[in-house]
Amino acid sequence: MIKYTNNQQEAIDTLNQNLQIIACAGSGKTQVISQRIVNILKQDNVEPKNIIAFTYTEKAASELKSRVVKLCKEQIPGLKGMVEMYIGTIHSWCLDVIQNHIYKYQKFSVLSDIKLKLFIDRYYDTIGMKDLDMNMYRDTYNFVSIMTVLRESELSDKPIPENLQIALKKYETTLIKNAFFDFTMIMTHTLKYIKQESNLKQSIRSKLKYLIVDEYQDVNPIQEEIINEIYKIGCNICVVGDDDQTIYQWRGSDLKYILNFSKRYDNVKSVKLMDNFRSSAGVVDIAETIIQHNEKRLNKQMIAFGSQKYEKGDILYNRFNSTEEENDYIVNEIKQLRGIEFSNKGTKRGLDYSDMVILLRKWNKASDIATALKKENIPFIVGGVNKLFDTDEIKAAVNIFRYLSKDLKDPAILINSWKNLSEKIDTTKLFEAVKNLDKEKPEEDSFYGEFILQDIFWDFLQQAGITEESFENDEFVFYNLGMFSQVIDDYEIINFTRPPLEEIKTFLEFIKYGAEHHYPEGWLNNTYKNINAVKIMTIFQSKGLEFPVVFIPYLNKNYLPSQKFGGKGIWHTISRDLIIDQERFEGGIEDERRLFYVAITRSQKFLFLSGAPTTKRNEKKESQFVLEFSRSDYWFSSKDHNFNKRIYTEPKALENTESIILNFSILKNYFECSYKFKMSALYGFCTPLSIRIGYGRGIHNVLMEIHKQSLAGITTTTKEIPNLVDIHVHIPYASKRILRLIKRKSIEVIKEYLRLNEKNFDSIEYTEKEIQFDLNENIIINGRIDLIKRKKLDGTSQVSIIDFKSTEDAQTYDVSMEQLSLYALGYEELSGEKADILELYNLDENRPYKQEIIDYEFNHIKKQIIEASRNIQENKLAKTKDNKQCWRCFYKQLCKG
DNA sequence: TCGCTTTCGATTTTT
DNA sequence: TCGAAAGCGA
Repeated sequence: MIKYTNNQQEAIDTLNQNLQIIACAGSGKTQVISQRIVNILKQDNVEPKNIIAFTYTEKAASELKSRVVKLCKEQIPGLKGMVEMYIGTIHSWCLDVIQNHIYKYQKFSVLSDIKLKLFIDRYYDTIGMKDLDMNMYRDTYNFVSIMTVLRESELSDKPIPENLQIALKKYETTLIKNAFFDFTMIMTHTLKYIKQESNLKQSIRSKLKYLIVDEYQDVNPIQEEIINEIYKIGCNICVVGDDDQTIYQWRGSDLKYILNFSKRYDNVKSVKLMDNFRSSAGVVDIAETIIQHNEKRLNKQMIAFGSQKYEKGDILYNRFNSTEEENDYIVNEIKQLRGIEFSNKGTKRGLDYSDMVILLRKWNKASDIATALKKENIPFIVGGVNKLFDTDEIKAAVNIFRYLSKDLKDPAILINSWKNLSEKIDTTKLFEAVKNLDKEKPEEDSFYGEFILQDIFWDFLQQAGITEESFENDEFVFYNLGMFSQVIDDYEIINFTRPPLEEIKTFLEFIKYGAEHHYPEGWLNNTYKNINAVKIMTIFQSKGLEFPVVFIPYLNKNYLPSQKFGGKGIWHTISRDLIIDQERFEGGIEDERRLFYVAITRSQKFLFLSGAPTTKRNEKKESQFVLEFSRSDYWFSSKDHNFNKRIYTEPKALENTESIILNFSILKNYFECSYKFKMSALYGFCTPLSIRIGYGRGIHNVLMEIHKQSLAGITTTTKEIPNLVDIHVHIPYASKRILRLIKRKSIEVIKEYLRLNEKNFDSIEYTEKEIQFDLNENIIINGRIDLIKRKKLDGTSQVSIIDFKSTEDAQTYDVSMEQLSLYALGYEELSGEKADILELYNLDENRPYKQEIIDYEFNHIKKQIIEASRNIQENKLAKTKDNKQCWRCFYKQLCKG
């Protein structure tokens, strides 16, 4: 059992009063929140579903979730229904509740930023950009920022210019017409329904009792409004944050919410957690010395608890003559530090590569240090360097489409660009693939449905005989081709219905002007595997993390603190005085200082600060922060400091204790074929879109509404079905004729379903129910059951789990019943009861396709899951042999297993 | 140190 | 394209 400090205990025990926790870096904040949640659950009349916790990122959410699950298992054994406690981001909560309560939003999907950009450019004429006199392609990101700022900020009472109002209106209408949300709309639309009397509001009122908001310092006005509405409906509120760690002001984070929380909420108890359990006294002192230069902050002081001992030489600052010298120094220190004994929470081990991080203010510094590390064979991981389009394989892939568009006329160039990638590529086959391309060249009057970029890409690879094995000497090539498949998918989701000639032309333009700096190299997305390597990341990404060894290099003026940037910004188009607290978007020295503070406080013990004049004209002078931390006595300069006096032992990387969260669809994919899983989930190959896409999901959503209404006591009549189909069946790429056919078919299927099943509707227990269970091995499985029925049979009741399936749905997959019995485990976790029957219901034939009695002796399915997650983590994903599924698997084109 | 001209470089990122 | 930093002359 962990011992808590008095302040921590006070926070944990304050359950029924509103609570503000000011938690400094390393104060054990996550542990405190988790324990407080467990204590809430220990009370009578509180169930997991009464609790809602917001985090800033999905990653933080899964950390908090697994911590809570772990503590609950220890302290409240037998507790059921954990899945019904919401822990996640505000965005995904909003999306979840709006889709589950306002049924028309079921068909909506959320546009990622690159897809949003594509969408805006595609509808440039009607989406409002023209009204603001902004240029297609060039100003798109600024347009997005303007739309975001105007909807997520507090507006002043200055009238909004008419063209802006028109733009805003057009922008949202165009998105809604196409069943898309942007990230802001998820929140604004949900907020609308929370404010008015709706079944969404009722559900919050009857369900939620405790609201917890983590990283409260980074909340923006629209998010605060949502939080406040939930609170007003009748929730206890607890906010946790640190004003010194606000670093997202350029996204609208507003410090004032945490600074005056107790003025805006009633009966607030404020607790400060000032003990830092993470870092040595030296690190804490440097951080404190820096942050005290900020004026806008709460009066407080972080105290080193002494979990780490400061030793002379742990913290160094050196200034070099050139960046090369500086990088060489970092490389050398990494080598020296590897193997130094490091003790933490009672365990001792030798430091290894993964204990070290190099923190950057800007990405443009990453490639230099990466080169230096590569030279000395030090393993490292970088994210965020978007150089996909510089690679030869992607240039070759783009050539396919340049050739099709007649932009590239000479087939020899195309062939050579592929041939040069690997000796293993067969030239004869390449010729065939190119010959086939000639047949695909679009004509003036061809129909969009005949010309699908993704199909062309797959066909080319298949005909040229390209598989992973073609690049055995360079495994990254195939990863990058997978990433290119995603580029095509992003583009085509938005531009599928363009006429072929136009589609290929704008695709090439997208690659040239839009996509270039947007896609990382594919192998960086291989996230399941935990590699022992030095990490290179931005300070922003390091938020919430900790490392025994932290490097903060390049401490120059105009780098950290960063210079303000010129160029055309959003304030050229909209007036500054439209927005309250506009200045915070521009950022200043205090924001940069907070960033530096966050960077320093990532360190547990070793902290290496350095700088050197660079070749850039404005990065030659030392950062002002050097002067600021120089008041601390805990550092000195020494370029050749050696660690001879330290104890060296065997380097041992920290074991990854993070739970992995897998969902049913990922697992189903894996069980079908582990190589298919690798191709889709890790390499990122996307299957081609089709004209009929959306049918399965549409039917599914109609049924969901019918079932939900039935649960609420409302009967759906046959007459209402056409209307329901109109609302839910969204087939974005279908022509009018095909759409009519699909809708007619849908109505038929659903009428028949209703006729056959209506009499059993009173036995529905749940519909679209989230489930979850964990296997005690740091693996959490989650998913969603379509329908659960409970029938009374001669005094006993029988529970069936039903999964809907449509053979016409292109996205469908075949799984064995045994694997579906995963659902039964989830149901048991949810309700504490065992389910009896498992049913696959075929919607096209309108009959149960398979039914089985659930066998609870399935230890072996548990074993399969554990094995699966191990293999996924270790990247052991081989092609399966003699797989019955192969003949129908789309991926076999690039597999040939 | 001021004021003008020239030169340089153009974040950060989650949902 | 444009703002800020550096350079320069007084």
